[in-house]
Amino acid sequence: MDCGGYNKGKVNPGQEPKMSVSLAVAANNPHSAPPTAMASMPWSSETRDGPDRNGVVLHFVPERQIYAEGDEARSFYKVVSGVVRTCRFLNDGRRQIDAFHMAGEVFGFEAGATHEMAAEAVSECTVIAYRQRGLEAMVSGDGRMGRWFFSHVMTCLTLAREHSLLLSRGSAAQKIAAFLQEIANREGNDSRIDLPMSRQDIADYLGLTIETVSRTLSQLDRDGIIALPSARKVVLNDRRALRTLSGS
Amino acid sequence: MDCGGYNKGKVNPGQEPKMSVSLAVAANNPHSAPPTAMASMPWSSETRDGPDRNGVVLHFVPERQIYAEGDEARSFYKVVSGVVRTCRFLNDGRRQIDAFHMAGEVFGFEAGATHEMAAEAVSECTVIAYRQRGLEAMVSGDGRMGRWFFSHVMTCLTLAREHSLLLSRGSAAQKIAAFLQEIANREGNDSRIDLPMSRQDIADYLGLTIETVSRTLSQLDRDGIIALPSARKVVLNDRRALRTLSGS
DNA sequence: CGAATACTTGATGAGACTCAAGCGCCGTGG
DNA sequence: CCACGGCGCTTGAGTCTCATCAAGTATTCG
Repeated sequence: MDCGGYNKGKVNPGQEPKMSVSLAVAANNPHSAPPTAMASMPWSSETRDGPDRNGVVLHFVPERQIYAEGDEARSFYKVVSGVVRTCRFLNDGRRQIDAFHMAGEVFGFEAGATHEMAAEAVSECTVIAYRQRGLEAMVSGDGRMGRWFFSHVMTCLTLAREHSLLLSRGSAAQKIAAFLQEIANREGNDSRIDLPMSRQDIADYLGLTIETVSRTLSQLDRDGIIALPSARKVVLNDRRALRTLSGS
Repeated sequence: MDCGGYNKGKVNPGQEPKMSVSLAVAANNPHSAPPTAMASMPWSSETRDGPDRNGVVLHFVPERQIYAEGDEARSFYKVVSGVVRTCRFLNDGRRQIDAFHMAGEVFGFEAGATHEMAAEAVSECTVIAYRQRGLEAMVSGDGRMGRWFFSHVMTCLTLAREHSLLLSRGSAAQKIAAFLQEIANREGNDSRIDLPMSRQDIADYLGLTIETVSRTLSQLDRDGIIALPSARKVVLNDRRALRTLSGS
């Protein structure tokens, strides 16, 4: 790959999706209940009444594209297990990852007719697809759904602004520190983190290069703030120091 | 100011607002009709039925705070004339400007009980304040309002993501080029731009320093891509070059 | 075991930040 | 009318962080 590994998501371009399809019977999957406050999608509290009905379960292998930027937005999705990334490709070849979506979270929800971003499987993962019914149906109708969608979008907005803040934050160390805490919160606030994504993914999420991500993690390790038992495992030894670094 | 000019927004901290208040009679102000596509807040098309009724007109002098981060979100606002910025202050003293709001645009709309950001007058400006009626009233009720609010929030989300992209974009020149085009679009797509905001504002919006903003503008001037008849006026001589720079 | 892939580490350079000084505009006051 | 000071903006010199280029190591999978 001569483009610096940025297009890892574009695997098997001409190939049909490798995914199995089955009708969902609204399995109230334990994974759908986010363990902590950070997984603050209001989904969990309304799962029984929400769009768990009539969904289609899909499986994706790592790096598999779920939909592309510009695709017709026929569905939105809920993550059952695994991790999904939503991202855009800039015309200079860079990739910008907008968000990582973990179990229980919803992505791919659009106001317009097409998806503004691409969605790709980060790890082996299972999602449920729901038919988009358009803005009309969202807002009017029951009112319950309307409230949920509205709340969902407002949460997305808050998260997007949080991400902006992260991107504008000065140093690589600050970004990495903030990122680690974000992941820790979303994984249940344990000090022992499993990173589901590659260094490249982290880099594209934080607006850094893969080398800087690696170096910064190594430095935090040397400083004793974190430990790296393996590449994809991180132990947060000194969360106070991390908080200070990231600017609380 | 020993904090590098970052807290310019916090003027007259202990002082009462210098603003005149009067009841709005839903003046269908010509300024409220955004001239181009970029001013894409769906307000304009529904102004007559939207919250122009029952608003309170407020005037603010430049740098005057309209509300602070964490203030109770009793109202949201529509800009009648002038420019407003919404921003956050980081605990390291930096300021992050989330957005500039021009005539006809709405800001300060929150799902929660408090404002997530502060709002400040960039220039002399007039806004109309509307009582927040809570999520319930937004969504249910007429349905017309619901659609509007929903659409509004989705637009905000798209803009926030666009801003993320801008922040993650590599070079200062790219950021400045993109910024100039954004302003041009919102001011009516003329090649002659009036910048309502200071260099510091631009810097805090783009995640740069005031010196880099100034230097980059000077460089674009020297390259003949823009002209700077005065500090707050910019002429876009070569919009094709600008587009190329910013990455289309 | 070998090859591919992911990650780490090193050396170097470009670009942005920092500190510092100078310029230009504008309002104030003599 | 001009002198002065304040403020916003510009410009310069030096430093430092991060991107780039280039190996080298570890891990996984056939």
